[in-house]
Amino acid sequence: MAKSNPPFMSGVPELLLLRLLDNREMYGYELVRSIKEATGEAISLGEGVIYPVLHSLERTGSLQARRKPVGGRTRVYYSLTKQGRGRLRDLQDDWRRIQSGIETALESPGHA
Amino acid sequence: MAKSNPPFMSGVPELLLLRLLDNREMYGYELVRSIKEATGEAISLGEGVIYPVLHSLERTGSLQARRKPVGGRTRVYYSLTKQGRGRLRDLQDDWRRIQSGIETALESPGHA
DNA sequence: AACCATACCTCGAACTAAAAGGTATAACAA
DNA sequence: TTGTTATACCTTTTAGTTCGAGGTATGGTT
Repeated sequence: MAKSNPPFMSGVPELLLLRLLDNREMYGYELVRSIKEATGEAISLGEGVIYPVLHSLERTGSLQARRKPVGGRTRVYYSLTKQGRGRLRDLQDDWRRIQSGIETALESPGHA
Repeated sequence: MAKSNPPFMSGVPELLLLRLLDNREMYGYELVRSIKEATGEAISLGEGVIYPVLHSLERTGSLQARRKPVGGRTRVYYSLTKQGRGRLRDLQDDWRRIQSGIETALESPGHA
């Protein structure tokens, strides 16, 4: 019972998070809105997606968390580790590969 | 308990199938190899993905099936219906939207 | 006091894709 | 003739992701 590979396009939420955090550290609630904004409303990922991914990225060493109290509330700021930057490059490459694969398929012979 | 929307990038296998069938009618086994080829090996979808999607597209009226005996075996050829061509346009638009959304996010301020 | 926005989090249901298995014919090689 | 490989269809099982709704808590606004 060989372990099944992840679905071929499942790295996108992870990619978007890492890309945003490559600019500056941010906290979860902020990232939820930033993704929507940065993609021009094209993609909207809820908290139920973001938080688990952040935790998983922290567990696997791509992100580093820092709790920071701000006006009575506590925010958890995330920043990229060195490993995280490598992971970002990998995911970016994966994305370009499949993106251009699809592009090729869509453009072939008979386009409208 | 409202029904959950489909995942934000789930239309791709369907899109690729419809796009290939917009050129000419093809059968399932052929489509499996064609997708791999047309995407420059970037995407490889197995029969366990292709056949169910074909059946679903036929059920919902986007595809039309025609059984055709060829050299002792029987092939099921699929072709686009008018509705299928509309569906193809919609999925293409969806794809462009999210593709350029991601593009935008990846390009923003500090690219390498 | 009621309400909304912020800010964190988790869980269950729904859905998708991956992999493997199942049937059957034809063609080729040992 | 037996075995293997390729064609061609299909389903089922399993694994993984995403969605949506929920739950807690603080602070500001009406």
